[in-house]
Amino acid sequence: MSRAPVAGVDDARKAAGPSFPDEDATSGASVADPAGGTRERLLAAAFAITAEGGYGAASVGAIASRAGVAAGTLYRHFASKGELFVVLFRRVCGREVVAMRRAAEDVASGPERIVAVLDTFARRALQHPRLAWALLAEPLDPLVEAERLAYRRAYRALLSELLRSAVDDGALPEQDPDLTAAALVGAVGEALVGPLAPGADVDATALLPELRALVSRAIGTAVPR
Amino acid sequence: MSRAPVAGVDDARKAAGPSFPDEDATSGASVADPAGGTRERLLAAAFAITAEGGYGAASVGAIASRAGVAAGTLYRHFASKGELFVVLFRRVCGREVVAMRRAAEDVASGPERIVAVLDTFARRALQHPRLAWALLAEPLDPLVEAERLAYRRAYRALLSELLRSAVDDGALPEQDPDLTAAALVGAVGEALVGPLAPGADVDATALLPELRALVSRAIGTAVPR
Amino acid sequence: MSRAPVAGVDDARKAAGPSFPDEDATSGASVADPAGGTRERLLAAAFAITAEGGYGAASVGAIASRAGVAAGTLYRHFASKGELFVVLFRRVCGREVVAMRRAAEDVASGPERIVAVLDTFARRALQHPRLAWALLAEPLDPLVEAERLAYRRAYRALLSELLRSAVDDGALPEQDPDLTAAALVGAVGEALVGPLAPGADVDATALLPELRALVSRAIGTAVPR
Amino acid sequence: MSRAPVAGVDDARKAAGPSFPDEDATSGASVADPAGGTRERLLAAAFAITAEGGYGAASVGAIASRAGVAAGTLYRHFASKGELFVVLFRRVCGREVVAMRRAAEDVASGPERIVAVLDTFARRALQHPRLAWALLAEPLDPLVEAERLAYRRAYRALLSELLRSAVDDGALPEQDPDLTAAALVGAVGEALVGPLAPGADVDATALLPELRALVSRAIGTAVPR
DNA sequence: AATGAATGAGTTTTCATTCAT
DNA sequence: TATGAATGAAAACTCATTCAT
Repeated sequence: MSRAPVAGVDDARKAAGPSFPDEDATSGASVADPAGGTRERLLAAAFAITAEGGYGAASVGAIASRAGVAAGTLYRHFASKGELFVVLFRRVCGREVVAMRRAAEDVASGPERIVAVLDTFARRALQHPRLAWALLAEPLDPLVEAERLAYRRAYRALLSELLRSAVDDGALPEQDPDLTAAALVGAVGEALVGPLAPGADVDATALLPELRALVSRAIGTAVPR
Repeated sequence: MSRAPVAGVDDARKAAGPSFPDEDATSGASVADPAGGTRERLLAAAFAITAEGGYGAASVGAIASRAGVAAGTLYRHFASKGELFVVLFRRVCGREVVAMRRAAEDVASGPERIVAVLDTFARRALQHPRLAWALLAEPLDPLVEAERLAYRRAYRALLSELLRSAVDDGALPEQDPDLTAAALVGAVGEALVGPLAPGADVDATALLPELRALVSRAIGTAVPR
Repeated sequence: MSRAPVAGVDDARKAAGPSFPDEDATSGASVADPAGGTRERLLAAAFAITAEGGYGAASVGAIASRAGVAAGTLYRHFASKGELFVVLFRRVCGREVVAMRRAAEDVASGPERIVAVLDTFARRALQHPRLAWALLAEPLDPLVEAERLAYRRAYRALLSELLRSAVDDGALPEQDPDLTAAALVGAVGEALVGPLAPGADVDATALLPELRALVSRAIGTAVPR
Repeated sequence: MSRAPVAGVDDARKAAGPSFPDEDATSGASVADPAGGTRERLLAAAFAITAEGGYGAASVGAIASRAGVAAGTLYRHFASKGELFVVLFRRVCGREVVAMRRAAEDVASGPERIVAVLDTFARRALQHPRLAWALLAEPLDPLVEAERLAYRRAYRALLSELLRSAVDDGALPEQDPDLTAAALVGAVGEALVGPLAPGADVDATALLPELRALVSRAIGTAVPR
């Protein structure tokens, strides 16, 4: 029983792998860290392998080979495998939180804000289901686990804050905002990542409106009958 | 980079470990597979270790040693480590589904049935949080992953069926029962045993009423205002 | 620049290597640890390689290969490479101390006792010069270093005690017994097995009487003129 | 199993490190090799790191970084890491021999000369204990090992010559000067910088008079009684 | 049916050395 | 002369699986 399914790593797209989401023109690629530099290629390779096969598939050898360098080269750019993933996590999760926060700002009222935030979370998770799973749930290096916890807390804090103010405004019924926030993250993750993980034969995008409605109900938006 | 904390496996209760939940007299132990037989002891050992330290702690050596046999003996009873966990998963998850189904039968009306089912799910998960996490989320052998998928489908099917009939009765608003079912399992799992769940210092049982209210709202039970 | 000279390990005597010194009939080989058992073969291989090329040549791979087993097998018998060397050190050094103590018992008066003890030390070191060097000086795993320190202390304590009582009896002039003891171990080691020692071409045994005379003078045995 | 503690190499004095002992105006720095040249800075860096953390801490990267150049630059000035240490050894040991020879010249009679020489050896070793250990005992590259041997021979030759003439003058009893010389170097080294030497907490300088007395006795200077 | 020693491919990490710029 | 990123072979250690007894 092989612990990690490494199959399909080497024969997969050797060239690039999925490019980073949101790697737009305004990205922070500095001169010291050019977009095509080895460090970036290592991060991109780790991202691609994790997105395809999860953390378990992302051995140092696989990452380096995908990046087109020798294994030892990774250690010129990161102190350890864990450090690489901390950087990767921070970057990817940071982008998620920013996107969610932006979604909140685009909407006026309280309850709809929460729906918009979770809708954003869901849409983005759907784009990289295996990665979303790795970010949300897969057990990792302790070093990375700490980073994950920080970002889950950020997710929850964002939602929790929005929920609390909506409750204070009387727009939502009394509830424990932390619990609701955690549950909603879990609900969206399960609803999307779960069914998608094995066979992506379902068009999960069609589920988004349904999911919005569910979130609406769960937070207690007044629903007529 | 250590994959998983294996602490406390060998020095823990050598004799028994936590007995299987619901290991009642009407168990399916056949004559060929007596309750005290080696095969059962292996399953019980794997269960106990997983419940304590997760899948990562459940090495063949640890399981065999806890069962009081040699490592090689495991292969007399299971084709591989993965096979053992398939059997274990099937058994444990089957019990969960049965318990949830029973909970449904004890309640008359539609919406409350769903709440009762998820309440049962939540209560049982709280009794073995590490195990619940392993069953729900921890990445496993591909062999076992398939089994897990089957049981996620079973959870979802049970809830989905109840949701559908309540919707048909007009007791709940129109919705995609599969989506709601999956989301609710995710919500409860995340809120109780996920990384966002409160630590061991908080009494998670206190969250159950809040969680029931959340479920009520999410399925669309008429909410006052 | 290769850190460790591994050359000549594999092509050397594959069969046995130098048998343990003093592996006599009354050895403590237990039933659980038969003389031909893998554990003993690993210890013998480690001994042989260290005696030939020092600790630096004694990689896990080289030891296992010399013992005729796979590298992983070493870890069935020792928790780590360091543990193996702790066992080896304890065994080898223990024998040295015993031999020196016996030599002391065979002689009556104080000053001659010290000469006899160091003579024994010297004779035995000459039998395995490279090993003696490894035991006395070569930097090691911290685990093993502690063990070495313990035995150097034992050497010194034995000598120091003999010196002190001889000084108290008035047989030797006033001196710091600890300093003299350490210096004598260093003197004998250097003269016989250190980098200043004559090469293999010279018969070092011929030096023993000279060395005895030197020790005699150093401790202050009355020497006429 | 970590071979050597490398702690505190990078954060230590980046600028200079301990300047070479005896780096006096009459140094042999040629025009082709100016004192502030890269080659000299590399030697100084290697010296400083070895004096602080031993040979094990002196990686090519650490040396180059301390010298303020890139790792590759080392290979412009030395064929290999080993070559650098050969040069370093030759220089440092040469200085030691010179210092010992000078000490001999300052004293008239035979026996006292030997005591003075070893006293010098001991004093200088105490000033850089870690370096002394590296020079005297630590296992090195075979290339460097040969150099060390040469200088240990030089130590011995110097002492041996003095011993021989004192014996010929009748100032000391008959003995094998080479053996005595080697043994004395070993005795002083062990007593001061070996594993049996007192830790840094003890003032080893206090041992010098005792050590002089021991050396006196060992060479056979007329002893009272 | 059971043993448990042995396997061997796998993991992460280090570091002297090279070479295109 | 100098750079410093890249190399690649080495290290110690893990663990699911096999097989002679």
